[in-house]
Amino acid sequence: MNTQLKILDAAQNLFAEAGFNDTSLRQITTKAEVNLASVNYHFGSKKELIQAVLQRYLQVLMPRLDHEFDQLLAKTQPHSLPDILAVFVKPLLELNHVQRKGTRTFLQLLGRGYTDVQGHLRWFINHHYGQTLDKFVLLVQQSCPHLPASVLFWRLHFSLGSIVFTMASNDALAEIALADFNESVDIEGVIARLIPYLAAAIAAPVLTNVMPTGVTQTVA
Amino acid sequence: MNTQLKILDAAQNLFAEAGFNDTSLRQITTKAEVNLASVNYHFGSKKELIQAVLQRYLQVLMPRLDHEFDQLLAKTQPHSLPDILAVFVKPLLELNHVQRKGTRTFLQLLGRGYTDVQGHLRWFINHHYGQTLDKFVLLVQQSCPHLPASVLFWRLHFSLGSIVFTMASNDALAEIALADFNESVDIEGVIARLIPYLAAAIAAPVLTNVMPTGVTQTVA
DNA sequence: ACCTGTTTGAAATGTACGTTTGAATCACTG
DNA sequence: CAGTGATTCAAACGTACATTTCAAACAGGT
Repeated sequence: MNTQLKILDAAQNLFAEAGFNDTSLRQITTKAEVNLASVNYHFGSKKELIQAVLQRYLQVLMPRLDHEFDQLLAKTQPHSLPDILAVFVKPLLELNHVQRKGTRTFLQLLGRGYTDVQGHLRWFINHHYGQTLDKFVLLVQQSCPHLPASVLFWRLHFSLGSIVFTMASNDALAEIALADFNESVDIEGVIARLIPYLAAAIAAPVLTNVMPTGVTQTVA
Repeated sequence: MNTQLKILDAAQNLFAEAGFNDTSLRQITTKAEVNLASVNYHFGSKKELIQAVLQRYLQVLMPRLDHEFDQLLAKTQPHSLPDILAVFVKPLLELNHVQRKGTRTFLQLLGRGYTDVQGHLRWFINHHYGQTLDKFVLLVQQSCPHLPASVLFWRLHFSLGSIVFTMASNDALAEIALADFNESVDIEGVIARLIPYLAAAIAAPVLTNVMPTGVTQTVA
């Protein structure tokens, strides 16, 4: 079997479980049963290995998302927020065809990427797939014309937080859910639970006075 | 000035900015202008220093939250979700009296703690302050009797994700908001934006069919 | 001023990391 | 089958880390 693939497969799983910084090249090459030096030989550095791991998923996912957004933009608008969010489901779940447990792994990696190395992944995705993300934002804007752009900005990032945090700690949460409610929830279950939550959250009315009395409010 | 305090102050700021794993004792002791060995002398280990940093805030915050929850539980119920969530605001902002920029620092630390070292902080808080959290969950349950306990569980964790992720990347987000919308948002501004978002999200109706056709849904 | 326990200091220890090196091995072509 | 470029391998390198050590400095009480 190809050394590069062995490394990528071992790396993605370890990265997803423990994060990028807490996974050493020695752990990766041991699990992959390849020589330590082969990472630097094939990928150049650990940083580039991380990028390669993420790119393997992003280059499949993002074009499909782009296509879905285009289809939605071609139809008469506005679309409902749950409909727009549901667009993510199929491309995400198709990652399971790319790799076993691909959806779960990718979302965990996304969570790690956004929290482990501050700002790096955000910049990377924005730089490479900014146009696709813009289409999504446009759809949401058309769906929620009552929301100022800045409110939408914050709410979309709150939503990103729900997603990546949930995915980063997905295993722990699934364990608790199993223990406390005897309920086994897989990645599709989590997504199905997220969508109505996020749809309601993003479209929430903008309250003007949520702060308790005595607290000066400084929102522009 | 007290060495312990110098260490705690330097550590909390570096931890909040870069995370626990990416902050070395050498950085901390250099910034605190104390000897490297003093961390182990005063706190025993880096792990215990992390706990001490978090405890300094938690031991102030949690009893106050507990008291607020008791007051709400003593009144006639149910309370509205924004009211329940607003209970967090005053105790959180009072952390600014404990330390300069205390609220911001604490919330960033919370974000780091939940994402950096998987599961550790969750266990710690549950173990030490589980009773207080139970009171909060009870209030939310009474406010949303239509929501099954397991749905509430997931939604509260989604919410936790929004909060800690936002706080962990608060600086980056604030920068973008300033650049894109010429809008400077401080920690109070973020909280004010979070509350209506979370209130709507947690209370969202439970949709039964959000998944696209062809996707088998496995929610219990 | 002297003892005593506490705190600080500079230096060293041992471990783990990412990366580099150069020889050995492989895979393929002429 | 000789030769050549790609790949693998064991070993080493340099760096950074948390932690330990032990002597020096300090503080307060008698």
